[in-house]
Amino acid sequence: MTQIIQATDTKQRILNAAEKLFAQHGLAATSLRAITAEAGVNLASVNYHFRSKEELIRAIYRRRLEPINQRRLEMLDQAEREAAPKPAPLEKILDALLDPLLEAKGSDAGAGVQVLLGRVYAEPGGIAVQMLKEQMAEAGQRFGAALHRALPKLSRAELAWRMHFVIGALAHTLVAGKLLEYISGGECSADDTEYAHRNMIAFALAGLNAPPLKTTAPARKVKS
Amino acid sequence: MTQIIQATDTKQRILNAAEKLFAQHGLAATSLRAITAEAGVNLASVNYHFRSKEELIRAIYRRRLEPINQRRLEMLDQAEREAAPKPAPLEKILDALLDPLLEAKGSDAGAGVQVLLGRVYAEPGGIAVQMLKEQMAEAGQRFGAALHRALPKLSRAELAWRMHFVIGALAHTLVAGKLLEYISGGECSADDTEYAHRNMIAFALAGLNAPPLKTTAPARKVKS
DNA sequence: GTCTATACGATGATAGAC
DNA sequence: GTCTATCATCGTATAGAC
Repeated sequence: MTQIIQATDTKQRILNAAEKLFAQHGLAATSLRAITAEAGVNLASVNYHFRSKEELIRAIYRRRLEPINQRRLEMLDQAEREAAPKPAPLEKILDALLDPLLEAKGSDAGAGVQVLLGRVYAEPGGIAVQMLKEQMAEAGQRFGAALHRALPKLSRAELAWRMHFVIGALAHTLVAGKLLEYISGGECSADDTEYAHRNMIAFALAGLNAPPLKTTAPARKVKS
Repeated sequence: MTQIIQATDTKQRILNAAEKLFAQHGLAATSLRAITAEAGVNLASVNYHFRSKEELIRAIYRRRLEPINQRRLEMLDQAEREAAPKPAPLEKILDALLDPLLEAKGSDAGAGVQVLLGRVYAEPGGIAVQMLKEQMAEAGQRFGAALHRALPKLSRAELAWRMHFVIGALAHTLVAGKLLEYISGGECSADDTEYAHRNMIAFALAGLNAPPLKTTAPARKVKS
């Protein structure tokens, strides 16, 4: 009995210590020795419970990403149920897409997700991209379909681009909030979740609602 | 005379080899030994010409970022000159902000910038953020002022947020284009520069032009 | 001034005893 | 399951050749 408690305890202690140190100092700058020291466990236990540092990182954000995506789908479900048989309103869809991540920001969960996103950007063909795809597979499908119903005038290609931009704005806010503080001369903070949320919804709503592109063929010269 | 040619040659060979390998395998996965082997130079020459791997990375994107930001400011200057004494039109400002980076994508310069952006995301308080700030200091001021003139109804805070979102959409496109391909089911490619540009301008234009938020003070309860 | 050969401490990973 | 011991490889520093 006590063995099991000990075992899972060690695993959790490693996860918590690693998540904390990764968020503080970055991935490369955090050694397994620092993690195991912080967790009060042996160095080799990391390679026993996880296979490698790489897999440890995966485990960290799998733990954080799953409940976030679950919450997203719940909110989307509810929005579609309330609006049925009409399509869910755009703003509710955006709430479902953005809120769970924005709320996680600042918490331990947010730190874990931030590490993942950074990894996606830092290592082009890396495993982090593949991992994000796996985690986002179901959510991507569902949100794409919901947005297509809400914005039937947009082609699938244009809709995909706009979703991509919204996700980019979200990711950038989660991960590079410091740049916002700098741009605004210290006036704005990405930690102001309430204000961030309102600005982001307003921006994304307008961007998604923009009129479709005039020409699919690259005809120019059309001015006003 | 020939000495100088030799010297700069070694330095350039290191920069080119490093940029190529970093873009292919990421920062952490690329060793200095791999770089010097690729460049055909001695290991220690990296520490002679640059002080460290960190400084080498800085040099890589300093080489790429400076001409890009210079081009941005030139385009902004021209837009303001053409429109004077009226404020430069929003679309021209966006062109100046987005085009130089979008055009660089896919080229060697784009690869260098991608590495930098990834670094910003990957290491929270890291030096890459500081470096980006330095590089963006002048451009940030100039574009902020131009946008403020073009969108006088927005408060500085709201404008800062929206600039932040535009930059996020741009950064995400540059660096995580693979996710766009995935989202769209392979229909869209971030390498389609022309289409990317048009979609992005349309999205950003609408987002920036969105009506200002109703309340500046966090007064709640106001619904419709 | 440029470049090279070589060595040092720290890291991620692994094998085998307990 | 956990630990100690050990390994190859990493970034960096230095001493000296051209």
